[in-house]
Amino acid sequence: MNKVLLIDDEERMLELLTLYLKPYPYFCRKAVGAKAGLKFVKEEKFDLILLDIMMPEMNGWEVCREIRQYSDVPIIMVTAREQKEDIVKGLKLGADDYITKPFNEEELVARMDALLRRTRPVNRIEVERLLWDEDQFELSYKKQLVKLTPKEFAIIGLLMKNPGRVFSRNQLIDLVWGMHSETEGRTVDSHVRNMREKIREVGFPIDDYFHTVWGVGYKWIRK
Amino acid sequence: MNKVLLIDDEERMLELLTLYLKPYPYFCRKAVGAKAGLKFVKEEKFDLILLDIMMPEMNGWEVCREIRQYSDVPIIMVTAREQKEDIVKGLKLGADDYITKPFNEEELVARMDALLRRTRPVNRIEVERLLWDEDQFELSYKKQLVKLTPKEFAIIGLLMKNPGRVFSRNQLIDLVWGMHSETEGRTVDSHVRNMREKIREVGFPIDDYFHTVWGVGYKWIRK
DNA sequence: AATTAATTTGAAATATTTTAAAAACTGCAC
DNA sequence: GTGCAGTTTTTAAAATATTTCAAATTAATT
Repeated sequence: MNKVLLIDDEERMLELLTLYLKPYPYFCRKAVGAKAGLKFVKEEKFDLILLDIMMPEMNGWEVCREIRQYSDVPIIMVTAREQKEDIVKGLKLGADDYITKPFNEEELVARMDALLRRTRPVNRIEVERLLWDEDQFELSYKKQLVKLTPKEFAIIGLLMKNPGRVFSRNQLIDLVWGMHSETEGRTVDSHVRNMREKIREVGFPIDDYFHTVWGVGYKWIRK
Repeated sequence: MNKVLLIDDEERMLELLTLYLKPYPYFCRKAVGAKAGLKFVKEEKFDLILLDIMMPEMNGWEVCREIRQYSDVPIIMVTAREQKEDIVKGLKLGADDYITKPFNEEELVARMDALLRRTRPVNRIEVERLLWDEDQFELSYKKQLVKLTPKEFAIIGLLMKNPGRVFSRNQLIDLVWGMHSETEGRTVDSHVRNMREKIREVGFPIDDYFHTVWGVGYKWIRK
C-alpha cells in the first residue's frame, strides 16, 4: 500500500482524487493548501506526492522547490491546462511528471504507477556473497551477520549502489546525514574505519572493493 | 465450512450455483440483486463472494468497488463472456479472480478453493513451541499461556508473520494502531518492554528472536 | 625531506533504548 | 451516570550505543 500525499487548496479536488484512488493500492493523505502540505512532507514519509500548481498562498512550483531541498520523493504536478511553459518550469524544479486537468481515473493511476515503478528505490544489493538488505537492515557475508551502526550501514549501501563512482566526504555527509548537516568531514573517516574493520572480521575482502581515492574521497570498485 | 455470498439478479443462476456447491464445504447465502448483496456484506462476514457483473440496477463493478472501500473479502467476478476489458477493469477495482459463463462445477470449485487458499490470512504461527493464535487471541509457550494486552498481541503477531523485516516505530503505529493515529513512537517501546517481560517469564528465549535494531526499529529474527 | 592527506585512537558529546512509574483512558458492571 | 480494573499512553531517569572530534600516527605525494 503506497502512501500518497495530495496537496491542493480546493477541498473538492482533494475529495475527487481520493475517490478516484480508492479502488487502488494507494493510501491518501489530504493537505489543504501549500503550507499544510509542506508540514506533512516534513513529518511523514510518502511514496508519492500529487501537487496542484495553482494555489493562492504559495504556488505549486515554490512548494516543489522547497520539497526538493530535502527530499527526493516522487512528485506529480497537477496543472489546470496544457501550458508548455508551466510544465517545463515544473519539471526543471524537480517534479517527476505532470498531469493536466481534467483527467480521468485511468490516466491518473497509470501515471502514478509508472512513476513509482521507475523511481522504486534499490533496497537489496549483493556482491560476491556480501548482501546489503535495507528491509532487514542487515549486511551479511556468506550468511554471517555484520553488525553495523546506522551511519555505517548507510555509507556502504550508498557506495555499493553506485559502483565506480567516487564520493567526497562532503557528498557523503549531504547524502547520508542530509544537507544542512554540520558534521565534519573527518567524521566520515571514523565510520569508514569502523565499518572496514567489522567487515574484515567476517572474511570479506573489503579492501578489494572499498577504496580510498587519495585527496578525493571513497569509492566502491566495480568489478 | 466456508460462508459464500452469491450475488446475482437472476434467481435461476443463484439456484444453479447453490446446487453446484452443495457437495462441497461451502455454505451459500443468496442475494437477489446488487443492493441486497451489499446489505448482506455489511451485516455478515463472508469467506468469499461470487459476484455477477451484469445486473440491472447497479453493475458488478460498482458493487465490487463499494465493497473494497471497507473490506478485503475475496471476490470472484462472474462474467457472461471472455471480455478482456471487463476483466482487467474488474481486477483493477479489487476483484481477485473471475470466471466466465457457462462454467462447470469443477472449474468453479477449483477457482474458489484456489482463491481461498491464497488469500487465507495467517492467523496462527508457531516458532519453537511459541504459538501465536489470532482466532483464540492467545500466545502460549509449551502450553503455558502468556497473558498479553491487545497491542502487545498485535505487535508480536505482526513481527512473527514478517520474520527478518525491520519495522520502524512509525510503521508499527501505522500498522497496529492504524494510519492517522497520533500515538507517540516511544509508546511502542513501552509495549515492547512489557511484552518481552511477560514472554521471558514463561521461559521462551524471546531475546534471541525479538531484536532491537538500533536507530531503526524492531524485528523478529528469522532462524 | 617536506608537505599534505588519511588513518587510528580514545574520550567527550549526542542519541536512542530501556526501565519504571504515574497519568489518562476504556469498557463494563452496578 | 459512577466506579472499577485493566489497558494504554506519557513522562522522566538510567543505561547503552553511536557519533563526533581532535590529537597522534601513518602513509602518499612532490
